[in-house]
Amino acid sequence: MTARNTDTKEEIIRIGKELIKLYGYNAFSYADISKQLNMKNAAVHYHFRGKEDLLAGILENYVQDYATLGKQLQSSGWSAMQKLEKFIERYSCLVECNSICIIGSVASDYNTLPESVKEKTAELIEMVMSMVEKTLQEGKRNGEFSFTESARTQALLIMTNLAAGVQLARISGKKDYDAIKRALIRQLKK
Amino acid sequence: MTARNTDTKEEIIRIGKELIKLYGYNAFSYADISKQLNMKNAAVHYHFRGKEDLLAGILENYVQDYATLGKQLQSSGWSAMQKLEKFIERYSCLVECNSICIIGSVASDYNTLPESVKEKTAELIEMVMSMVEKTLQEGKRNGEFSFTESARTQALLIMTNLAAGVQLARISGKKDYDAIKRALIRQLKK
DNA sequence: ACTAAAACTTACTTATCAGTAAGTAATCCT
DNA sequence: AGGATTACTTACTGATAAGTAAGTTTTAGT
Repeated sequence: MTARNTDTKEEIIRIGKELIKLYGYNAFSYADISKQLNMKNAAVHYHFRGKEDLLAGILENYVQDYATLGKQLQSSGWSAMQKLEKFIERYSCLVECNSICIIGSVASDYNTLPESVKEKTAELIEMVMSMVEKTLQEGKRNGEFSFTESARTQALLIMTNLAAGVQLARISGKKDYDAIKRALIRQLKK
Repeated sequence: MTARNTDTKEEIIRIGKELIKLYGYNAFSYADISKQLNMKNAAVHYHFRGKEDLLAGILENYVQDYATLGKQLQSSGWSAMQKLEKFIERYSCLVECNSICIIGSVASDYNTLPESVKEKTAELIEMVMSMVEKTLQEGKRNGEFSFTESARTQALLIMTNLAAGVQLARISGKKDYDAIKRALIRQLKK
């Protein structure tokens, strides 16, 4: 009847990613997704048997996404600061569209998540963490960055600043996030 | 019939606080609370007309709680570091019982919260923020702390480290939280 | 052109949610 | 002692959730 969309599955993931960052895992339904696609909720079940399969798909998509970013940074020739700024930019975009970091979102709902996806969550975090850690290490080696903690700990500090920064920005506004962002960069340069 | 409990309302808030820190606002029900009290869900509705009234009550309880802590710190004669450690201790306890900070919890669900409680959320944050800010200011004045950012910004950095730190700890473990905590204190002393 | 698989819709089920109205039992006030 | 208030229970309602079975249309391969 109407035109068929051959990549409905990808669209579902795209919408699911949006919803989970806007409202969280427990606050969106298959109906929310199917409505946006002008379909029935059973259509979503066709592509993802259950909600946990969808979440697994979304997390896997993020893993792929960060793998791509990682390769992109590696072959970019950019300075460590430019790489880090590319990473931070992602969080600034989240603030712009009233969303929060996927990691913060799943972490908040973690105790209600099905066991099957908990490991994938840890995998995603480790991936992001090691990306930041490597960039910090590189920046320290070539004199761009200066910090006294281990690269791992410094990465933790930055990650938590950003993750909670976007959460806070929802409530107390963009200004607080911007202050965090500026302080973060300033301290690394010092 | 059975013994009547005169402070059911406080018990409801106590259980509500636990549930919201464990699972989030959208992932607990009146039934979860009433079961723990061996009552019917209508009993909870008797004390709190709707879920948003309960959330307002919970947030108000936190405001009172932090007001008490504030006064306690003010009249304690403690050093700024001791005051800050008292504050940090609260977050360490959260990690211990697999919970997250109330602020992070409501921030994650913020876009799904009823309008009536959004302002109370902002009020709670401002209260906690100014408490930390004052303690930092005091510590800087008397030479206990050393930091280059404004006290407000430094408070933001610490708050976000802690809030996201407890979230992260759920997934990647207590070790990461401890590293954050140690780094935080070390940097202030430097 | 025929067939099989893919991509759906229709129509439903079961469970759980927040919320409510009416009734009951205990307690307090006078 | 009597009446009102407090603190519930009983017994619902309507909405929405995830999920499913069976049927239908579309597309792709041969």
